[in-house]
Amino acid sequence: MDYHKLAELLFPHITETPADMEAKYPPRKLPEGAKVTRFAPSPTGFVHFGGLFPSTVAERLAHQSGGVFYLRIEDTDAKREVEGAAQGLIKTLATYGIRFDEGAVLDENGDITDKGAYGPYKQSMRGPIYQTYAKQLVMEGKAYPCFSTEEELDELQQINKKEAIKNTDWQAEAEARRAETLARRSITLEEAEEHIKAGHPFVLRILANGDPEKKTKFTDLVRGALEIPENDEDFVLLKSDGIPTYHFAHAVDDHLLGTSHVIGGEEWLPSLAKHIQLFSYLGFRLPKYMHISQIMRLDENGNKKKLSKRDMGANMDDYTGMGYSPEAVCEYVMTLLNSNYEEWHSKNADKPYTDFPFNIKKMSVSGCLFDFNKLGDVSKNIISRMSADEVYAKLTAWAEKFDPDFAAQLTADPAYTKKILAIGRGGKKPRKDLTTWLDAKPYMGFFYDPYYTMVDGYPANFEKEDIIATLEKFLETYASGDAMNEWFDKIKAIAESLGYASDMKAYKANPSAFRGNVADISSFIRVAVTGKQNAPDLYTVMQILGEERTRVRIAAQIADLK
RNA sequence: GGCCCGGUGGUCAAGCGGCUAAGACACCGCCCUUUCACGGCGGUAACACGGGUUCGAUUCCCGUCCGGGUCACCA
Repeated sequence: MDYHKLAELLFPHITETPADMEAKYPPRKLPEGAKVTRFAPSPTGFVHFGGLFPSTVAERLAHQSGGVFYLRIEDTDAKREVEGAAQGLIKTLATYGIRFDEGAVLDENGDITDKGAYGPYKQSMRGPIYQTYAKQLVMEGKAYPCFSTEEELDELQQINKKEAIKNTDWQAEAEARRAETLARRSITLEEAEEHIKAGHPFVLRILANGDPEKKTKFTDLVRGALEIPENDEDFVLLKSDGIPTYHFAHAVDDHLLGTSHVIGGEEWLPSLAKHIQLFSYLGFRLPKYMHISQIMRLDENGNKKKLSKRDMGANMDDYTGMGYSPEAVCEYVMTLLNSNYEEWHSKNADKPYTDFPFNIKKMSVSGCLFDFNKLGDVSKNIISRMSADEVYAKLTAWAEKFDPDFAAQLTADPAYTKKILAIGRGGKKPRKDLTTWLDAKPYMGFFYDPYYTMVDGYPANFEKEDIIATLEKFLETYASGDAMNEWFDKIKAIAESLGYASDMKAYKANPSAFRGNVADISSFIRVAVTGKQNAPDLYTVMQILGEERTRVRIAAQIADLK
């Protein structure tokens, strides 16, 4: 077989050589130890939690080492591409603090454009580059054309499709594949010429020379020593539209763009054999690989499953709607990614997570379950550490988007809202009332008249009359100028006058001697003023609400109860 | 089914041949407290199983079992 002739036949339009490409994409000049990483999503939808994971690692590793982190759009599958997905991806990533030094970026019109010297960063625009290397492989007898149509292939592979897999005769299937491969490889130059003349499309396949019985030793940066069987599958390099498959694009691009560390989910592990072979065929140095464990969820049978598109928490765009701030999500990701993050964080509470020395060695090799409890805890702590001003800014920004009505209330009187948000905040041990922004309305809504309603109702074991009597007495003595002690002394006095214990110890010693205790009295007033049994410190609540509104609410309650 | 990767409490996890097997979240109890929360104290709960190697295995090796991934002109 005259491989040169075949190569010319297949790629007549390619006149450049790999050497020309190397000249266009010279090695990067970076300091020793600087890592070059990338995030390479295919624009088929939203950013998935399982995608934020590796991209966070990639971003940290690059920026922590003074390297380069770039975004490459893997739009090699036109069929699956979703309009506007790439733009969405970039925006979402940005909200999670994933910033790229280079690659596909948004211009002022929101369109995708290139930034950096190694572009284009959209693979669909790099066709000739891949074809240059493809031509080279053909010339070296390492790749060959396959003119089978997709339909023929489908038929042949039907037994290999997922559903059929379980019930197949594996022996026979394997033999069929082998025979098929042999038949494909036996194509002659003359046959190829005829096909080309007839205008038949073709895919380019690698001529695999591996023996799966033989294993290659391989070191994965997170998983350690691995044994990879050699590849014997003639997988597709170029699709019939001349665009590469992931495997080929990965080899060419990561070589040309100087990627030092390839970071991906462990679902990529099985295709490593292909990549090792391809890099070797191409004469490229293999980058370092890290395969990150996947995020799982529990299915209805209690089994772990990879967190997929439909699952709660999968779409990164959902978190803001659920009231989680990006910081919380990022920090949660860090706790999953590096087991010693939490320890570091407790010692460096005031520092951003980007100051944390991210360590590959501390990454887990076993997959983990997504845990909303933990995310909630992280989120709660973050919010508790914020100043009232900060909470105000973030909460109102959130509400403007997701609850405009609430936002209008919050911003009508900023000083008032900030007073509310300042409750229990700022000390060494701040209150942790808000897990997400979604909690804000139920927690503090009663401060705003439109949201003031009876959510809880009064304690069940008291009569209406008890409550009315308490409220009436309270109105008689209440004065908003009272200091906290005076205010509470008055409540105690009411308790006593009505036959309730003002002293909790006395009450506990002999409960039957009293109608109730001062806590009950407080709770009547609390419910009347806030509509809820759980609220921040009542005295403070009244101070913020002001005497007039406090009185109006209590009076209304009395009228209501009567 | 082949191949690959995993397996410490409910969850995330320290551990790297010798420990009463950390910690965090969740859960439970007590204390503090005019409610709730916060906080403090305490508690329940784990090395999948069977063989080796070793004076000694959670730790090293093998097997079993279990879980996950993957087997496209998708990435």
